[in-house]
Amino acid sequence: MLNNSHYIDKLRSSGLRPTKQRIKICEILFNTEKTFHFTINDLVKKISKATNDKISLATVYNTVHAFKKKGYLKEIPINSDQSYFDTNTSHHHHFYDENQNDLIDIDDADVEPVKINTRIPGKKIKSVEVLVKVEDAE
Amino acid sequence: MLNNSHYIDKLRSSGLRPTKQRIKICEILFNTEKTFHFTINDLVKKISKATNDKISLATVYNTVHAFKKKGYLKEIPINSDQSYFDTNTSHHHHFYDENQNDLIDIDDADVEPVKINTRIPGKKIKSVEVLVKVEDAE
DNA sequence: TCAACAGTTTAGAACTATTATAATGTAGAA
DNA sequence: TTCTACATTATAATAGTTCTAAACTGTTGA
Ligand SMILES: [Mn+2]
Ligand SMILES: [Mn+2]
Ligand SMILES: [Zn+2]
Ligand SMILES: [Zn+2]
Repeated sequence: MLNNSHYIDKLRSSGLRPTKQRIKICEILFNTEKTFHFTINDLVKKISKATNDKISLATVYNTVHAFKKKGYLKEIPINSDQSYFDTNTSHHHHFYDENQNDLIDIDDADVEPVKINTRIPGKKIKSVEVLVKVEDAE
Repeated sequence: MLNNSHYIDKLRSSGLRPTKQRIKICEILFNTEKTFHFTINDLVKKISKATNDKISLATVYNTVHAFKKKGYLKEIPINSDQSYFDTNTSHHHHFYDENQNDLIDIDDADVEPVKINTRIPGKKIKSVEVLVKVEDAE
């Protein structure tokens, strides 16, 4: 993943024009071993560290939403102050550290499959996600 | 629960003065067989249906926060557009209907206990909640 | 090759949920 | 009844997000 051509192909093949703003954001979000969680504000900071060319706030929002729509990002509901996004789009659960305001992935192997023994007629399950809130031990 | 004196006692015993606004909100939130979920906007509508005396928006927010702090309400994270509150303060899980934008309790008996086989050092678990997103079948 | 067009970026305005402010009102104690 | 801390209120302020409309750019196909 050292090369941008990968992102150019990825963007093009999903019907998104590979603009320099989108490629830069791809680099920041996906050029990394580990996946991570971020808010729009986090991403804006990362961008301004990574480049001298400004990307407007509107474009950051536009791009994150476009990537979410294409399935390259997930949105994680934790609180209603800000949206949290996740570069890990696989099915997984989270710890939320209420002291540090920090989201942490739980390896799917570390959670026994969640069994829901009831259904809603006419509805199908889209996702089952566990949120484990933690706080400093006394 | 036909009588306000119950709420007056409840409020007073938790250090909240039993004002007519708080008593009215108690009636709307707790004078019911079934628990339910609501947004601030839902509650404002319920209030204006239930009474001719206006309660200011600031008071609605203040009261909901005060009740949450005292443990009479829970906040449920689903999305970042609005806060959702729950009059069911017991440990339980939810369906979230993405078509109807509707939160539905899952009876705790219908969910196998969620086993998390990993911990975060120095942190203790505060809650473990499952959110099952559903959508219209097919 | 390049004109044309659809898609994209952008600054800034608008919007909306929520919180802060500060003046007025009120419950409860003495 | 008087006093005071607590509560309510209208309104302003804030902050995250979305909208707008003008400028810009990637892509297509003549
Ligand atoms: Mn919150
Ligand atoms: Mn949302
Ligand atoms: Zn994650
Ligand atoms: Zn509930």
